[in-house]
Amino acid sequence: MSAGVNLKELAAELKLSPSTVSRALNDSYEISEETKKKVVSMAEKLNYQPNPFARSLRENKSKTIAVVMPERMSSFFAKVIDGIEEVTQQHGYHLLVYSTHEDVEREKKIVNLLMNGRADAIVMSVSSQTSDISHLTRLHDRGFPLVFFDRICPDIPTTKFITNDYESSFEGTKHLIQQGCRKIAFLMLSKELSITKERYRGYLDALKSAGLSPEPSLHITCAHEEEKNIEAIRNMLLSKERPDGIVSSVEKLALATYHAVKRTDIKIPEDLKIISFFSNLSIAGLLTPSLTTITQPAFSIGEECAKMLIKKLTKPRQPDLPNQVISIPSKITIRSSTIAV
Amino acid sequence: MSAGVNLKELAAELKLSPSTVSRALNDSYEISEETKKKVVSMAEKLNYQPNPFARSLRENKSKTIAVVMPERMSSFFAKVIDGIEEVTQQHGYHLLVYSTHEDVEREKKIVNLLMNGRADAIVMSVSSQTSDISHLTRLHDRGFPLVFFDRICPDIPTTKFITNDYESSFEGTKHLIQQGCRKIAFLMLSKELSITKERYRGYLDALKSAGLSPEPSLHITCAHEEEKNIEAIRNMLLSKERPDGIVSSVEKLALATYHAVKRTDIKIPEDLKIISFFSNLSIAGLLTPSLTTITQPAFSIGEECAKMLIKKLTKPRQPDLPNQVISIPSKITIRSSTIAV
DNA sequence: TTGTACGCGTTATCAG
DNA sequence: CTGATAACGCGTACAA
Repeated sequence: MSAGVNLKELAAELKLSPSTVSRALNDSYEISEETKKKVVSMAEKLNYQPNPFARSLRENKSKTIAVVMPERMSSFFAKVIDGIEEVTQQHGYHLLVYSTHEDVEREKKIVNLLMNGRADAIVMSVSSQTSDISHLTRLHDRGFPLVFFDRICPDIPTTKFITNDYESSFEGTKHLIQQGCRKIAFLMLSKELSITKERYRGYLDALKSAGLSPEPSLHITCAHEEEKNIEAIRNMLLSKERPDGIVSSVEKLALATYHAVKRTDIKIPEDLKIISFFSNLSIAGLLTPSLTTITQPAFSIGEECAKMLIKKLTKPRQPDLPNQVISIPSKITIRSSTIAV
Repeated sequence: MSAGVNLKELAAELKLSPSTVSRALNDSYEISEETKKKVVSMAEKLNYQPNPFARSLRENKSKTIAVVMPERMSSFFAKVIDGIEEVTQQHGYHLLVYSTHEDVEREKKIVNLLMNGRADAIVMSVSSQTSDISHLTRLHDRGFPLVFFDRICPDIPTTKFITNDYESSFEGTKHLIQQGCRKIAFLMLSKELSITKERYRGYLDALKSAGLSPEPSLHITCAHEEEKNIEAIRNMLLSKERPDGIVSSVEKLALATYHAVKRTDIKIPEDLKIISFFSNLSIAGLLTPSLTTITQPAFSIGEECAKMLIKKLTKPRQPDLPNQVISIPSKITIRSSTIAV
């Protein structure tokens, strides 16, 4: 099909044995400089490319890392992958990328497929449906290198990368309160998710420390279709208990809120202030009014995941990935959507 | 590390030879139903997973497709990949994904790495810098299955998937003219790109058929940093030759235009109308005013690319990918940014 | 119906 | 310094 020559043919051309050629190409100390030169130049001339599968079979590693995440159409995940790729590419690693589309069954299938060694490690952010984590436990129990980011599994003892969810949610909520909000809604993906729990906790604690009490009807969980989310938010905005502030724990629901507001007479920030965890800064600035964001360090999170794995995979006798949560802080950028008027 | 048992161990457990087990698992006609049952159930019990590299080495195929594209932070490319994955996953194929970041050098490196057989085929959209296409020619000349989408290489005789660039650009420009525009600007990525050329041609022909003449100072090429694009567009908007309409041949520059307009007193659509090739419909509706779009069928494009390749890869003696351009039409959605007032 | 032997392309071990 | 040989795990032609 595609390839040029293989090792044996290259060796024949050079009138050397395959093993000598292999060593020369791998820059072994036991080969003379002279033959190394000859071998390398002939390899280039004949465009020799080592067969990755033969090598993987022999060495029992694939030089490949798998990324499993809930969706692609999100600037957060896109940036994380960019960060991962930036690091892995420098080390000659390849990236298999999978989207679960927020579906646990798909997530399980993908994870099970990856257990056969096709990838040397997995970087993962779980689906919003994931509550049974047996597929992930099994993976980890077998010693498969696994790191989580953003939507983590606290119960699996490995390294996880997150942003300071609790604190930034607390600060974001506090900011709304300082701007005069008294009835603050909270928008979330599923309640199962680690990020939801932490961000919710931050929100609740901020309310509490201001003497405000949470109102259950103002806590909205994400549905599958965008349209349903928009309508749910709109209904909330028009209800008796209507909020004067919103904390959105996820990008998608902030956009849904803007859509919902468009369908009412409500004005941001006059009648309603909103802050959201968000990664697409260009869009945040273009929304009308521009959106106050809790900006997650997506690219850095990706880089850190990759660095951690590369260290584990390239150093010979590396210990297991430590059971720790590494937090990279978000930054709140105040724009028009929360300005008191 | 990770795996369970291998074929030999599984065979030993069953007191059968590896070949029998192999055949049983591959549902060979020469194995009795009875032993098949036994083998399969034991395989499940011991969680047998065939080693993908041994198999790839043996069969000389990887069950992997590579996707090479210019950037990840674009709803267009994200949707295309979703479409590709939808099809490939059903056929048990895996996806290696690479971003060139619009850098030819990176593109070359990636393509060269892929020549060693790590992937069975490549789906590709070239970088805006790509003018020397020798790396791609070489790939194709070796018989490597390759399809292009969106940003194609016309000179490489293989299958390409695009949208009806010329026609939709023509129609989009015509729409602006009908709404009263007389001085229409054209925003593009690099002039080298296939999509630029086609969309530009459609734009020019629409002007011509309305008796309008193009104004070179209104043709803007994309720079690398977003900020530069914004400033370039702003300067144009404030110049003597200022346009009353804009055709943006790419999503990114439509957003830059909105940013630029924010920095002036210009009003859309009163003083300036804008239409853009665009894929993120949710965002298009949220911009103020909402953006009239030429909506590219990104997901379908991805699906079609994948179907074409799967057919080529799975049918035994499939002919080469035909040298043809397959066009899937875009749809113009008129929103506020082009409403005459 | 099942088992034996070989090869896919590498790299590592052991001789020379 | 270099060459012969075995092994990674699988699938298949050939034998029984």
